[in-house]
Amino acid sequence: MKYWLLKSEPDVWSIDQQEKEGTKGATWDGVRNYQAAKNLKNMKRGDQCFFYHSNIGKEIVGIVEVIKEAYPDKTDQSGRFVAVTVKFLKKLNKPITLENIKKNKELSHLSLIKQSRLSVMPVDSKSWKILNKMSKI
DNA sequence: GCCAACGTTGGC
DNA sequence: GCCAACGTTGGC
Repeated sequence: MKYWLLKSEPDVWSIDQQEKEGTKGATWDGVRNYQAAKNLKNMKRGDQCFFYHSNIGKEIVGIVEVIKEAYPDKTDQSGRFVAVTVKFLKKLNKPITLENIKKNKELSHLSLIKQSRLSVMPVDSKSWKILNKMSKI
């Protein structure tokens, strides 16, 4: 199983909205960046993703699971981009702020920090574990 | 609200 | 195919 991080502006789509969709999940569409799209295509059913709130909050707030692998994004006229479906798994006991992620040297390689504009990115399993630990403290 | 970083577009 | 101009994202 692989791990990812999905960014969303809570104004547009938040973890609370995701939670309301429950087990049927919600479409993660609107990605218009090739690198992010490539990552979407690499997602497999059962993969887990951190849900990050950009701009407002700037913190990881929960975890969602991929329940449908990449398919054409209906909102994309050109047909070049894809969407996936993710379902709500849980909210973190304590959100992990970007500030705290930056403070941890072991996480300094994450795309979240290095490529602030990328909205869909992989998270290696070691970092996943570290972040989960941080969410419990 | 500003601006750095960076992706995209379009003229050549 | 290069690169200047422009647009967007997202942290601050």
